[in-house]
Amino acid sequence: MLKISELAGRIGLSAHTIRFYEKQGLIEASERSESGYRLYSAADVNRAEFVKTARNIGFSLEDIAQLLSIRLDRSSHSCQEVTDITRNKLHEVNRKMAELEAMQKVLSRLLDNCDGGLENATHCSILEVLDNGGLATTGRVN
Amino acid sequence: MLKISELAGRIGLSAHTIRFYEKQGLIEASERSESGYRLYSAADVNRAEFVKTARNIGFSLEDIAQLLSIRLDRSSHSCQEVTDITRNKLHEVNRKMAELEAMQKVLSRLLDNCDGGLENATHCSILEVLDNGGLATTGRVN
DNA sequence: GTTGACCTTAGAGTTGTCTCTAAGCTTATA
DNA sequence: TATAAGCTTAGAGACAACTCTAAGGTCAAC
Repeated sequence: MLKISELAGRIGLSAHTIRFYEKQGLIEASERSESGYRLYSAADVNRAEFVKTARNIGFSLEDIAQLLSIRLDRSSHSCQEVTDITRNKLHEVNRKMAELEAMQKVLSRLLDNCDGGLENATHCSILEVLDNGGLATTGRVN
Repeated sequence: MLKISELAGRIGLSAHTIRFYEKQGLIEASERSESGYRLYSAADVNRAEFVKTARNIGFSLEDIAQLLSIRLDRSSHSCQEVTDITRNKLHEVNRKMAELEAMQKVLSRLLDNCDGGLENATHCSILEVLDNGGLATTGRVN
């Protein structure tokens, strides 16, 4: 049985975070010592590692809670429930990527059109674009 | 002179948000009516539109505060200050994109390896990957 | 003159994921 | 036996960018 900081070191989370995950219902210590210290069994460690892995992949704590409840009783859940969670996450990631890509394009074009020199910003093309409501057909200005 | 909800309608923000931006020092009403209502001049509207445009592009409120202070006195700031802010933002976007791309790859591979059928999750390959610490050389399992 | 839409303020709540603090008990080491 | 490291709890704080509430004043229309 591991104490909390041993578990923390093992899986690469802080003891604080583990207590926080416990409060969120993700991780549990199956025993307590006489003095009240959390004691983690091998199964607890596996569960915590599952959480860490899922977190690394990018699942939210809420997703992970769902995955854990499926994991806890695999036979009464379908494989589809797991793929649904995964697919939703993928869609979310795709959506965010599209947003970021749009930002990337605009920022790159702003930089392309501005030389960024040390002269003063009186004619800075980026400020002009911002003043004019966004990118249209702005030529090189400064 | 526009009242707050007129400005709000004009630029597509809520009156709440405009008051919030004011508290953050981004937007100001250059006058008040006798009864204390905010009144926005054409210059105020331009400034608010600048904020909205920058926000749409993805700049943080803090970035925008900097851009505004440059805009307010262009001649004592260099064009480079503007491109620095823009470049930093672009780097941040690139970093986040890379993170999301990694997540995207993992999630896609998880889905590729799992048929997601209605049978129970006893042998769900996604759960297995999560149990085994992540993607390694997992073959098709379920 | 009353209804209803709009305005004011200060301040609290939301979301997600931690991160830290205070005050006090326990355990290991020298 | 003294000290330091580690553990406990409840609860506050951090971050970004809103979002909403309460309690009340103002204004235009019918």
